[in-house]
Amino acid sequence: MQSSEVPEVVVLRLPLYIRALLQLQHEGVEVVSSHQIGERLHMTPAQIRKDLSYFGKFGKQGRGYCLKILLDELREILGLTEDWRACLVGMGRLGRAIINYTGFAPEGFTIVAAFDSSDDQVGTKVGQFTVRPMSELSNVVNDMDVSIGIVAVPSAQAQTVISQLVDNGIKGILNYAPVAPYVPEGIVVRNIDPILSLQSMTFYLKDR
Amino acid sequence: MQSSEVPEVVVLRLPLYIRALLQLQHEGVEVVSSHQIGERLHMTPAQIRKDLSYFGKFGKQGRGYCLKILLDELREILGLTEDWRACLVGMGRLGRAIINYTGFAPEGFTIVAAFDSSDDQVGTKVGQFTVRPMSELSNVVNDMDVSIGIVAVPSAQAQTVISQLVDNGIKGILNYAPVAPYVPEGIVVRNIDPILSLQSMTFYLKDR
DNA sequence: CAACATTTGTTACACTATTCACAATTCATG
DNA sequence: CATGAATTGTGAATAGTGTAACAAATGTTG
Repeated sequence: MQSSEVPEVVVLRLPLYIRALLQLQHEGVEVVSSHQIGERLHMTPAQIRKDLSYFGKFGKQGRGYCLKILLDELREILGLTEDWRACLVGMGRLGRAIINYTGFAPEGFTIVAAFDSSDDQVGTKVGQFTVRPMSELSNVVNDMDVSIGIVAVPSAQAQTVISQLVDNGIKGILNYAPVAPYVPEGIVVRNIDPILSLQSMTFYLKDR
Repeated sequence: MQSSEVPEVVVLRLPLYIRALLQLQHEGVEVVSSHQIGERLHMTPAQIRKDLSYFGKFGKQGRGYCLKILLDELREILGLTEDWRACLVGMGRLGRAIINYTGFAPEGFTIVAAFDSSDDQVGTKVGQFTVRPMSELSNVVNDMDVSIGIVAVPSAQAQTVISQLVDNGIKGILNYAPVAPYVPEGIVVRNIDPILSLQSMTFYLKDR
């Protein structure tokens, strides 16, 4: 409904607001102002109010926002009240680190299957998972209602794997491979790429 | 010199251009057009030319760019001709995964020391590194000419660790902790945060 | 060597995003 | 209950980014 009107930059900031609110909640705050949130995130209060205004009116003039209500609204807006299932492709070092990462589950993201294209890996046990061959992708996506694919394969294979995921009905890709993947319209990609981050950082570090 | 005039969005894209050029070089291309680069990265040729124009004139009308020269220029602009030394703080699961990651070194980023604030960790061997106590930070940063700090501690400790790093002369932070750290003017932070990526992704996945 | 197809660098324009500023409202306080 | 301090939501102003368009230059081809 709103998806097409709300700027993507705004959507990208909403999770930050959730973070800040959780932090404040943890500190016992119940009513919060845009100024307080902005302080946590080093942003202007105006930007926060403007961002929120794309979705409705959640505050009270002269008072601020009821923290709990705002938090729930934001979660609702982002679709974080549902539970999201993901599959992981690529069981090398990185894939193993990801599958053992305990940070996804508490946020409502569950990895439900692990894949690898190499015969050496398929059938082995990694944690609670038995590594599956790519041929099982289609069945798993459908039977287990998986909507997110996490890609942790070498860059040479990344595009192929991503295309396979998309062909089998995956709607979102969390890509750890250092490539700019092509995906059809409507598929959402998020890249995790520390090398890019470092390479743009050095521009500001050099000559001092 | 240019730092203040060049928009940050432009700097953030330069590493992508390097990537695309490396790919094309690998395929034997020697002369490349903005159109070809744009194709790889799903960007308009105009944007690429505009971005490059902030730094100079690297192409030939009617012909394009000599790939090798453009690649070298971009590396020079970003400061990637130097070698960069980093220290890692936090030797939990994530820290161990990072220290074993083989992707940094080929790009000119070398981890030269590993730290942890817990006495249990200090002194243990992780790969080639002996985990150091935070008290050695100052000496290591100075003696080993470390300019980048990689932070892989729990979020509760992240701000403290980042402040320590900055106080000891670190100029850039690659932060894996899910927080929006405060740093003084002039310190560069890059956050790696898969949870944020997923939380903004679901906005576009819900209701379908 | 003339005509043509390419492609750059750049200027002008269109679009997007952020900040400002203020009326409207809320609540606390004397 | 009147005054004043705080804070929202928003329209207008400002700032920033991306795209289109084109002159100038290059190389190719008949």
